Amino acid sequence: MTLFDNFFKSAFTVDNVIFGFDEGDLKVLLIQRGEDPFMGKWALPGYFVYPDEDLDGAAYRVLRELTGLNNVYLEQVNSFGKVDRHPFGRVITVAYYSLIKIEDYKLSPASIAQKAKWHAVADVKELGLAFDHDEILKACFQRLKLVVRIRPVGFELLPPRFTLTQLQHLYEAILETDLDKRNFRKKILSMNLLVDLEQTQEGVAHRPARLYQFDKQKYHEFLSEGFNFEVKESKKKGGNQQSGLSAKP
Amino acid sequence: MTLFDNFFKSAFTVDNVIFGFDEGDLKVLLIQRGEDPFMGKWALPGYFVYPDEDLDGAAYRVLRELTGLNNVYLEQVNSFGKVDRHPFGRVITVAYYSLIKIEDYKLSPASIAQKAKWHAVADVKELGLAFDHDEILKACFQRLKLVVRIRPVGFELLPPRFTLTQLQHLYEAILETDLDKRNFRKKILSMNLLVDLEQTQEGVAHRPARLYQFDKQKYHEFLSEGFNFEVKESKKKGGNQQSGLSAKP
DNA sequence: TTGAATTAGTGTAAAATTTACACATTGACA
DNA sequence: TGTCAATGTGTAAATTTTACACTAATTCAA
Repeated sequence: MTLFDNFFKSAFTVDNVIFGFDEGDLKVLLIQRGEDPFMGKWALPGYFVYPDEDLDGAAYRVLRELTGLNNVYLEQVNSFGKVDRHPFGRVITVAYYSLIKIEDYKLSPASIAQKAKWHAVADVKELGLAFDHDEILKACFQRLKLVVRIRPVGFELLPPRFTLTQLQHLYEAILETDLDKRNFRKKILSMNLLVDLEQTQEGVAHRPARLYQFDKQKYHEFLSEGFNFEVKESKKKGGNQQSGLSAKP
Repeated sequence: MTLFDNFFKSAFTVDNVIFGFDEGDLKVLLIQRGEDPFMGKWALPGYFVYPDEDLDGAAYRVLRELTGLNNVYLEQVNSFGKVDRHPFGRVITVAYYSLIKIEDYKLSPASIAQKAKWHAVADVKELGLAFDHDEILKACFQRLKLVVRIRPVGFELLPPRFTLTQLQHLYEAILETDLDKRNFRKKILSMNLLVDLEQTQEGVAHRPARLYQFDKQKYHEFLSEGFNFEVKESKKKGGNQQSGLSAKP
C-alpha cells in the first residue's frame, strides 16, 4: 500500500442538513458545539466516516443517532474540501440532506447531549454556523428547491394527515415564493396523489379545512415514472422572483 | 491534532468525466491504465487531492494536465465512497464533469503517457471501466442531462461556428432522444442566444447550412437571470421516452 | 445540362397548459 | 346573531407546446 503511505493526515466526514417543516416554517436541525473549534456555535450534525462504512452509511448513522429515525429520505448533495475549512487539519466533508417529519423526531440521548434544536432556515443566516456550514446549508437548501419540483416532498415532511393550505405553505417555504391558491390546488389535485380523507380539522376558529393524505401507491408510480410539479407564483403579495418548472416522464 | 491520529489510512481523489462532442456523438475522454489495479482497462482520469489543494483545484489540475485546457466548464457531481471501491485501500473520490471542445484538445505529454482517447459515451457500456467508473460516468451523464435544460451547454461543447443541425444533434446526443427540427429551431432562435453569421458551410454535397455563433453577452445574461430550454421529442423516429422541462428566471 | 441525391429551411393550426382573478361558505366565538 | 378568519371554488385569456410536409440549395454523376 505504498500508494497510501505518501498521503497525509486528513479525514472524511459527513455533515447532514436535516430539514423539517413546522408552523409554516422550513426548519433545520442544528447542534450546539460543546468543544473547540467553534465551541458554543451552532453547527450541522456530522461525524467521521468510519473505515468500514460507506458514505451513505455514515450519513444514515449520524441521522439515526441524532433523531432515532431510520426510514428517511436522504440524499448526497456535494463535497466540501477547502484546504482550511477545518482549523485542526484537512477535513473533506460530504454533505447530505434529509427530510423528516418533525413530529416523528424524539429527543435521543445523542440529541440531548448535543443540544440539538430546530431552527427556521430563514433565521440561520443571522446565526452564523460553525466551519463552512453556512455554505453547506445553502447548497442543500438549493438542492431541495430543485428536488421539490421533481419529487413530491410533502410525503417526507408533512404529518400523515394535512390540509391543502399546509401543503401549499410547505411549497412556499421551500421555494421562497407565494403561490396562487386556486392554481396550486388545481395542480396538486390533478396529480391524483392525494386522498381526500373526508374529514375536517377540529378546533380551529374558522371554517375547518379538509384533511388529505398522500397516496403511497401513486407516489411510487411517480417516483419510477417521473414527476411534474409546476405552480406559478401569485403576484398579489410581494413574493420574490420565481417561476415554474416541469419535469415529465 | 489527536482527532486525526485516530483516523485511518485512506485517501481522497478526484475523477473527471470530460465530455466532448464530435461527429454527432457525445464523447468522453478515457485513459488506459498502465498499472494495477485494472492494468490495461479504461478509466476516468483522476488523481489524489494534494494536501494544499482544494477539491476544485485538484479537478482543474487533472484536467489541465491531461488536456492542457484551462478555461473550461467544470462542475462537481457527487462523491463515491463505497468501502471496497478501490482494491488497495479506502479511497473516496469526488467526481467532476467538464465540457470541452474536442478541437481545442491537443495531446499533452500526460495524455500521451496515459494513452488518453475519446470514446463515444454510448460505447462505453460495453467497454467496462475500471473501479466503479461506470457508475461515476453514469452519474455525470445524468447530471449533464439535467444541466442541458438549465444552461446552454452548446457554448462549451461546440466550435465557435456551427449549424443549427449540429446544435440539435448535440442536444439529441445528450438527451438521448430525437427532437423535432422545426420546433427545435423555433425554440432556440427565440432565445436570441445565437448570432447569424450570414455565412454558409462550404464543400458539402447538399444545400449548405447557415453558420451561427453564440452571443456571449446574452449567454451571461442567461446565466445570471436563469435559463429555459424546452424542446419536445419528435415522434417520427423511434426515440425513447423523454420529454420537456423548463426553468425560468 | 439535367436530374438524382441529400440536407437545409420554413408556417400553421390544434391542443394543452398556465395564468389572473373575487366572492360565497363554514364554523368558532363573543 | 353577527363578526372574524380561513376555506373552497370556476372561467376566460394568454401562452406554450405539439404535430406535421413540402420547397430550396448545392453537389455529383450520367
